[in-house]
Amino acid sequence: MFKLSKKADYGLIAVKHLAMHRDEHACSATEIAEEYGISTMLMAKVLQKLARQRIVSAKHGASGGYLLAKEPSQITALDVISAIDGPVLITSCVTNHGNCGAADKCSVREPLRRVNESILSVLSTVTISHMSEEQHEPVLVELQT
Amino acid sequence: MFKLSKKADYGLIAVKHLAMHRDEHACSATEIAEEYGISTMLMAKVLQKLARQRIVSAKHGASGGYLLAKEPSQITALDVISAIDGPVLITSCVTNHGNCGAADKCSVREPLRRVNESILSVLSTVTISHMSEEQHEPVLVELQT
DNA sequence: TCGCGGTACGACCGAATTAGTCTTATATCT
DNA sequence: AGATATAAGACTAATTCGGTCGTACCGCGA
Repeated sequence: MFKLSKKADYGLIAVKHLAMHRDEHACSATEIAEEYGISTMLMAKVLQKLARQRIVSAKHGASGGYLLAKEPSQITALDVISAIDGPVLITSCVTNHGNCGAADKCSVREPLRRVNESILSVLSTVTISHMSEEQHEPVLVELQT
Repeated sequence: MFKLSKKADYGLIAVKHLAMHRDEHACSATEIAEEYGISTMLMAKVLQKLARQRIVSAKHGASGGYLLAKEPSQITALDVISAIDGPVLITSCVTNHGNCGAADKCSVREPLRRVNESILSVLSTVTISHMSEEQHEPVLVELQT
């Protein structure tokens, strides 16, 4: 009911970890998983999804692991979340090929679509470097009511 | 993965329906359910939850039904959603009595809490009357990065 | 060149959550 | 009294999600 999936959570943790160890070494899934007490297998799967979306890049072989593929300021929370969970849609009928039976009757679709847009813009405003900084300047997000 | 529950969806539909028929008559669960092709039983349960939170008021007996308990401009999307699904928390560890094992290690908790705040403020900015209007003036929402 | 430490990926299972139903009780209008 | 509503909780079905496993592949270093 409106929660981030744990996998997306782990993804954010992993990306932030990589951001903090940028320019040091490639971090293996095992290394990250152990640091935060998460199953290695699961963390590996999360990182694989991030790699497929080119958010991180993988290095095979001994002393391999993952590295950020972009600057931390170029990676948004939305990037990470949608890489792992697919597109962010607050309702199932927002999509075009919506199978929401009562599509034409459903009077809340349009307003909810706008709420969805606002949430997307919140999520894409927050970058990994924002999440690492300590000071937090407020930003204004435009909301179409 | 970040979706509104169907029940919350139905709740918004119901509340908007009541707003449109304000000052006409009390709408029964059956009436609303049939109009949008939803099971009567389910719609009834949703309306019961809304009644318990004093968002709508119930009238028993023949020709009874539900009425809005407040002005449409005083009911926010957040009110409706949290009446049905409970408090909106994008992560499970945002809560105080958080059982998130690695609480102290979890480096993303604080930033996510701020994202959560922003989403709450988006949801509480949108009212039922907003959802019924046609014109959509943008509103600015402050986002703590 | 072989083995170890790593990623890649899909199939799979069990647990948890969510959607929806049924039943019984209670209120109120006609 | 009887018809029509809501109230509420127990129950079941369906779906999603978290997590595991097995197997294949890659590449560095001894």
